[in-house]
Amino acid sequence: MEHGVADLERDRSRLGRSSTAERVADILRERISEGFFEPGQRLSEEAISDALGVSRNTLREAFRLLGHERLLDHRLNRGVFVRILSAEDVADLYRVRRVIEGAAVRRNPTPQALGLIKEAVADAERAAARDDWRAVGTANIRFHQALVTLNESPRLDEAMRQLLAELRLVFHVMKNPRDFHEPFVERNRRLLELLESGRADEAAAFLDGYLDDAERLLVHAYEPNA
Amino acid sequence: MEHGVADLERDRSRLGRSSTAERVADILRERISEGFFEPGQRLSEEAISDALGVSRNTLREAFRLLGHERLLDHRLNRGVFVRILSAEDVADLYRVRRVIEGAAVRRNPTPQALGLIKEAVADAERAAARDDWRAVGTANIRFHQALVTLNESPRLDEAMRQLLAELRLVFHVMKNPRDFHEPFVERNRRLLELLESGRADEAAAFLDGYLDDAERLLVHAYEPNA
DNA sequence: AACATAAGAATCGTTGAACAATTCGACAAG
DNA sequence: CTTGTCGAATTGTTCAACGATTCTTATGTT
Repeated sequence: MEHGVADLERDRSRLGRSSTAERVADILRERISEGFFEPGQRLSEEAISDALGVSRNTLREAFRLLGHERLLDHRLNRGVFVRILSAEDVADLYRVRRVIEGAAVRRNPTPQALGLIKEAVADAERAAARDDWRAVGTANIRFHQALVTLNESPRLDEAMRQLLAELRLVFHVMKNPRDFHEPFVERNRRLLELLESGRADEAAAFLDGYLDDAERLLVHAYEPNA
Repeated sequence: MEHGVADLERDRSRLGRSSTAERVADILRERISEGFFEPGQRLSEEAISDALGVSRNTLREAFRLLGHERLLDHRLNRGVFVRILSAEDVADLYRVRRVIEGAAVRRNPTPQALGLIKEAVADAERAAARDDWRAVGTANIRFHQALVTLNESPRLDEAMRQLLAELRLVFHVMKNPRDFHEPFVERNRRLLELLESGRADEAAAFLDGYLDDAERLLVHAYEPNA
């Protein structure tokens, strides 16, 4: 009666997290990242605190949290709005990705991280095979999140998590997710191979081209609408 | 009557910045980073809200902000504490520095960034000449902050700012700031020269050694106390 | 004496109401 | 068409209250 216990430790992080404000933040974060709240939309304190059955004070604490994650834009005396990313924001996000992911692929890959990456690649391929491009998208995010774990830095993992959440604000502009995700399924596989064979420099160069293309595709689909 | 207006836009950022909660956060952030509040110390909601003349709710909003910056540790139902960095935290912070600063020195330096770096180096040298090691410390921080601007990424600048604020939590354990800062005044100058002459790879290698030594020194002074 | 336990104090978490401050739109005046 | 003014709506902040949780201290048992 001891081997099942170790697994529980992974859930321990969920225990500490219980204040109402944090749970409210979780709900809102999810709603934002799934596009339920659209960028630019104002989130009324009264309406939402009412709908969720929490006080305005508690809701405001949640707003602060999300503001710090850059998902909400807090304008004094005017309220909070779902963040609208500018083209410069997207460019900056990709600049950061080049730095963080670039450093990751240059490191000696640990078996653990490679495992995560491999899983994500396989998931994306399976999802692509059944034409589920939404699932390809989430698998792709998992892929890049896994890449970053190569750095073995909790803070970089966290930074990447936030960065991807921010990027999700603009992913919704893609009307046709297939065009955006399809080319990268194969490239993920290729990048994985480069990592496995220890060709770090090639992997880094490959990743740079990868990110350039991804950014271009994203900005192209994004600019016209803004 | 149109050319004077454009210049005003730069000051627009100053307008949004003011809410009691944010100003309170500014005050507390400063107090923490100057060591007035010691790591591990509990910050009582009642005492502080009383002392600053703000309500508990407003203070709690400020606490959330600082918690997100990792300066405060928020434990449910127990209050907020000034963060205590573990040795692993320090190691992780330096891991992130290697990634962010390493990427910075590999880039083609802009004259603007070089100017900031040069200033910081000169300030450190002047302060060292007059034995003001506290000033050397702040100039050194400015040096590394300036390094990061080479990335030309607002988000990386912000990440660095937070990272350095976090590191300041442990800088205070240095009883003799001279031992810690003195060796790096010269190395800052050397790194600047490498950047100016465009020898990016050498600069990167030099920086790695630099950070290794700095981390070692810091951990050495830190570990025994913990 | 050591240790478990239970009552009590202190503090946090959250709420709801209240009022001041600010924004924004509409409408009037120049 | 710009500028001033009024008022409704919303946010910013405070305050008082109460339940929930943690910490402290006193109590009683082995």
